[in-house]
Parts: sequence; C-alpha cells; structure tokens
Amino acid sequence: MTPAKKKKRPMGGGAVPRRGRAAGMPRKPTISDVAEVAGVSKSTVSLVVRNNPIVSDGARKRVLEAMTKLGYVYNRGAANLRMASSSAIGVIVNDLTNSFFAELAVGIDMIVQSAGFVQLLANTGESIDRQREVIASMREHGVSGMIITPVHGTSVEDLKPLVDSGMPIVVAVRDIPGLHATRVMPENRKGAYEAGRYLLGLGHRRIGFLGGFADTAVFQTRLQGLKDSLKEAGIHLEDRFMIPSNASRAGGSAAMRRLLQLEERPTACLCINDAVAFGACDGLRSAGIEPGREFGVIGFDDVAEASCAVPALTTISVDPQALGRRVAQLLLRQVSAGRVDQELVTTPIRLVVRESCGAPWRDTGPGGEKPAG
Amino acid sequence: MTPAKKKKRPMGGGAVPRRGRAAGMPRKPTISDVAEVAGVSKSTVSLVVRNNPIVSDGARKRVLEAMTKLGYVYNRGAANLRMASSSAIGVIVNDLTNSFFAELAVGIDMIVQSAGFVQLLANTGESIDRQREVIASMREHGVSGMIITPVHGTSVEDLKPLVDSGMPIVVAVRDIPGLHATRVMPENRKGAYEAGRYLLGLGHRRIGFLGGFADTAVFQTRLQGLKDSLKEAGIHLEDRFMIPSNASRAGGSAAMRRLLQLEERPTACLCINDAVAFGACDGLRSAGIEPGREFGVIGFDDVAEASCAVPALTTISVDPQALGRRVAQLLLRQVSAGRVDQELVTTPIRLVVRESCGAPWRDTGPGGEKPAG
DNA sequence: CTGAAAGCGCTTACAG
DNA sequence: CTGAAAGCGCTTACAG
Repeated sequence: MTPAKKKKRPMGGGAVPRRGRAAGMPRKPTISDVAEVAGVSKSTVSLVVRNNPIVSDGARKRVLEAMTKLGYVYNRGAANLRMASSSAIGVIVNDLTNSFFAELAVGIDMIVQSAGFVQLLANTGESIDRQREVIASMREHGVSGMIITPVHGTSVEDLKPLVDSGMPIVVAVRDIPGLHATRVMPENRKGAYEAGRYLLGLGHRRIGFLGGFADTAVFQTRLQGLKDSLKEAGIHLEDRFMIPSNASRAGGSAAMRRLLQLEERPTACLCINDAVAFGACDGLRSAGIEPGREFGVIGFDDVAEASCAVPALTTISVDPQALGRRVAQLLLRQVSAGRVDQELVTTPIRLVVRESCGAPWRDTGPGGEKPAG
Repeated sequence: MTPAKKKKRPMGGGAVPRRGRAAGMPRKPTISDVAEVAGVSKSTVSLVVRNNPIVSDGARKRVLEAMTKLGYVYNRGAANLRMASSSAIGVIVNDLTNSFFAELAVGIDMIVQSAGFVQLLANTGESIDRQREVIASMREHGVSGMIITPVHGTSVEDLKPLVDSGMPIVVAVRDIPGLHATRVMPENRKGAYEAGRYLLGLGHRRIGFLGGFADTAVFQTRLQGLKDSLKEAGIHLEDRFMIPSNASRAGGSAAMRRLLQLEERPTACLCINDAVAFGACDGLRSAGIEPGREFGVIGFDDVAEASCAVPALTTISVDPQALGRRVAQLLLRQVSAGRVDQELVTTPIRLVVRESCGAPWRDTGPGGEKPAG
C-alpha cells in the first residue's frame, strides 16, 4: 500500500471561489479526501459509497471510518452529471392550498422518497406564466420526470415542447385531451354511478342533476353515470330534473331554486361539483329546507372544500394520497424504463360521507318529506 | 471567424452510457453544440446564457438562434458543480396534509421561486426516521439551505450535525430551544393577549384558561398573555379558572365540565389549542350550552382544523403563507450572505373569527347569560 | 470581445 | 481487488 499522497489541487485556469460557503469554512471533503485518509484510490471510495460488494472488507472499513472522520457528504449532483441521470422528479401543482392537491403531493412524496428520489415541488397558483417558468426551471435542474396538475387553460401546445423533449411526464387530475403523455383522471362515470346507487339505497326515487353545461365532456360523463344507476333501478332521469348552470356556488343556488319550483320535485340531487353543491344547499336553506336532512345533496369534490363548509354534504372524491402514489409509480416506471408512455389511466372514485359539523346525512334515513325537526 | 469545428467527443476512459435517456433519443445539446452551431467558443455561449453584456450583439444573436434551433436546455447541475453553489433549498415539513403547513410551503415557494431557487419539499409525516433520511438526502443533493418544521421529539442533537456543517437553516413553528440556528416562532404571548382583549371587548369579565400543563413553556407564555390583557382591565385571573388538562379533545371536554361546575363560573375561555377548544365545545353542548353563542371559546389554532369542525369557534392563528414568506426570506438572506444566523424571531399572530358553518360568534354580542334561542 | 485550458466531484472501463 | 485517466457540462481567469 503506497502511503497517502498529498494531492496538490492546483488552482489553474479554473480557480474556484467557492461561492456559497462562509469565508472561514473549511472546504467540504470529497471522495479524494476520503481516499487519501483511507489510503485507497478514489475508485475504491466510489465503490464503497455505492455499496459495491467487490471491495475488500478491510478497504471498506477504512473508507467508512475516513468518511465519518471527515464528515463526508456524497455529492449527488456530481454523480448525476457524470451518469447523465438525475435523482429528482418535478411536481407542479396548480394549487397547494387546496387540500386535495396537498394530499396528492404527500402521496407522490411517499413513493418518490422511498424510490430514493427527491421531489422538486412548485406551486403555480393557477398562473399559466408561473407554470411556464417553473417547467423551464425544472428542466434546467435536470429532473428525470415530471408530474403536473395543469392550471386551467393549459393547452396541448403549452406542454408539447416538454413532451417532445422526451421527458417522462404524467398529467394528473385535470385532463389535457390529445396530449401524448400519461394522463391520470378520476373515474367520473363510476363516481356518478355510485352516487346514484347511494341515493337510491336511501330511498330516493326522484333525483336531479345540477350544474355545469351539457357541452362539456365532464358533464356528459357524470350525467351518464347517474343515468346508468337509475336505469338499473328502472328509473328514467327526466330532462326537467337536469338543470345546467355555471359550475359555481351562485350557479348551484339558482339551479336549486329552479329545481324546487318543479311539480313532483326531486328529493335529492347530484351536483357537478362541490361549489354547485354549496350553492344547492344555499338554495335549499333559503327555501327553508335543511340540506342533507331533508334533501339529499351530493357533489363531486372538485374544488375540495366541501368538507368544511357544508355539514351534511355527501361528496364523491378520489383518495388524493392514493392517487398521488399511483401517479408517482406511473412516472417512476417510465423513468426507470427509460421510455415514455402515452396511456390514459383512470382512478377509482369513492363516495365519502363527511362527518363534519352536523349529523351526517346517512344517519337521517331517506328523508325528503320529513318536516324540519 | 474560423469555420465551426467538428468536435470529436472521444469516448475514452469514461464512456458514458447515458442512463436515463430512451435508447433512440438524441443526446441533449450542450453549450459546446451551441458554440459549434453559432460559430463561437463555449465561453461566449456561457456568457450569453448568463446575460453578460460583454458579448457583442452579433455573437449574442447567433448564439440565441443556435440555442432555439437546437432546443438547448441549460444544465444548472453542471453549473452548480463548477460554481460550488446550488440553486435549491430544502423544505422539510412535518405534516403537509395539515393545511397550516401546506400554506406555509406555498408561502415559502413564492419567495424561493422568485429568488430563482427551486424547492426540494419533503414530508416527514411526524416520523423522526424519515426526517433523518430526508435531511441526509437533501444534504447529498446539495441544497444551499434548509427550512424545517421539526417532527415532535426532535432534539438539539438531531439537528446539530447539520448546523455544525455550516448549512444555513431556519427552524419554524416548532421550537427547538438551544439550537444555534434561526428559529421562527409564533408570538404566543401577544396572541393570548389579543384573545383576552377580544373577549373583554365582547363584555366578558370572567374568563377561563383551559388545557395544557403548567410545566410547559407554551402554557406559561399563553397564560401570561391572557393575564396581561386582564390586568389592563383591572381583572385578576383567578386560579380556579385555570384548568390544566391533556391538550386533546377529551382533555378539553373534561376541563370544560370542571369549569362549568364552579360557582360564578366564567362566561368565556381561552384554550391552549384547538383540540382542547373542540373538547370545550363538546363539554358545553353536553351541558346544553351552545358554544360561541352562549359561551365564548377561543383556541390557538395549533392543530389547524378548527375552521372545519367548530362553527362558532374563534381561533388565534398565524397567517401561514406570510409566515412561509418570512421564513424563506430569513433563509435566503443567510444563503446569499454566506453566513449563518442564530436569531430567535417571533411572528405576529392574528385573531381570526372563522365564518364557517354557523353564524360567527362575533355577531352574537357578549352573550353568556342569554338563554338558548 | 473571444478562445483554449483547467477543474468542480463524481463514475467507469481498462490495465495491472 | 485497486489505481490512473478520461470525461459529464459547465465557469472562469488569462492570454490574445
């Protein structure tokens, strides 16, 4: 074993000023330093770092000791540069203050962490400009894949350069039809179908469909799911029970008022989203009807705030953490396989009865004709 | 101008297999490629990339054209390696499903993004093991600073190696007393003081303090704030109005039951956290008293769920986004100055009257003696 | 204003 | 099993 050589580290052409380190701080140790202390070559240290069993036990032991002695920290950036790979994936979320997306990020993080990757997370706050900047930034940082819940109004063109660059990406929750990338969407039809079954199970027979506009895919899919469940029970969803409106709270309120004016009016409704469901509850209350207890209201949990604001509201939602895990797995599979998939994947949907402020609706039975308590 | 030279790129000792790229994918262009196409040297391209005005307009133009033509993407990892700096900061959060911390992350992200940094976000889910792993991982990824909301039970020793390494860190929300790092904590005393003033302003004169145990710093600080406000109004907080308990929902319920048994009982209380406040409301309801309307309840919003579950509950909380922005600024200041601060910073606290399910409490006036409506 | 060269901290055939 | 050398994609004095 040759004695450890003092390496000179000449500060030749590229004298490095070590920006980012406090003036007096000692230089961070590198594998060369470790090799020197352990009396082996850099290669050997590199093998030890990556747990290659080829190294002799003695050498390994000396290397490990040297590492702890020096407080060595592996520089993954340098390794990534050399290997032309990266151990980071980018996660771009349209609104992290929305707990749905926060939970989604948590689910993603679980998988990403346990796969030894690190998550670059950016929040776009529904800003298309910020989304563009963030995508560019993450590409520069060399992420090996990206998960995006696009901001509203994102077009195929916005994401095409990214996809064309060969970057594995998964688009989640909000679809961008026609994009050649993996897209993971909730099973709207199944959710609406189960909502219908749920209401039927509670004894409802006249069920309305509120909010949204008929020329959107999401409207048609959700409506179809409801119709399917009703048809199974031999019930036809009457057109007059189908009331389009803005997919907003105000829209829901107006739609509910129209619904309540019908003869033989429904005793329950399915709303296109939770904002509309809020509005439907507003409309019921202003008519002196208690939502939930006297009139069944279910909304798709798109805006993901239903749990707080409407006590007795039943929501249809995806388990966001499970969705996050699924999405991350789909991405990592592509990353490790070195190829890009273009599948459309749907995710299961659950009916969630929120037990928030008031008594949950399911405790009250079929209701609808029952006078206020 | 010499004609563009074909660089050979010999695959000598270190033939790079290009892991992480699909088989047929073309190599990503580098500044050498851009230089070749633009007919300039690498140095010039580098100067253009970083917007150095020293480059002639003609050269700049040709470089920019070459970049768009090739679809060049800056490799920040390589630049960081060379500059021994990094444009990433690590954010380690104990529970991202808690909307308080999600909002915190959003605030951090805002500052981090606009400073041109990228955020590595990891969720520990209150696991000390995961926290240790994540800290190690982020160090390996070369973050230039870290923001941590530590998991419960984190000790000074857990974070000391990190601090000793010279890494700028900011510990937020949960204090680790004795750690030589910037720590940003809510102003508990001021919050309690303002809660007291708020209750006094509503006409309350007998105010209780519920939950927690007297041997904790947080208990003493919050209690002191309440006492201060009462003293200003010439009121002494009676010891019997101070009821310690587990800082849980069950604890709060038990404490409230004890409080209600007192002669000349209080008409309002301040709770050590929102879980206790939930419990206090439970206790009130089981005694037939409507919380908020008939009995003032304020809780510190530590668990950050108050807004959903207790309609009429007043909470004392920090604006988490503002806190996040503040924290990020404190970190970035250290990062760019290349030094490490060890200050203890407190953040302002606000009284928030939640307008969730029921009528907000402030609409009901002093209350407390008023019979149930 | 531009080019050639060195080096950031790693990994990887290759020769011993 | 170990060592010397080349190179990942950048930046930076330095010489022209």
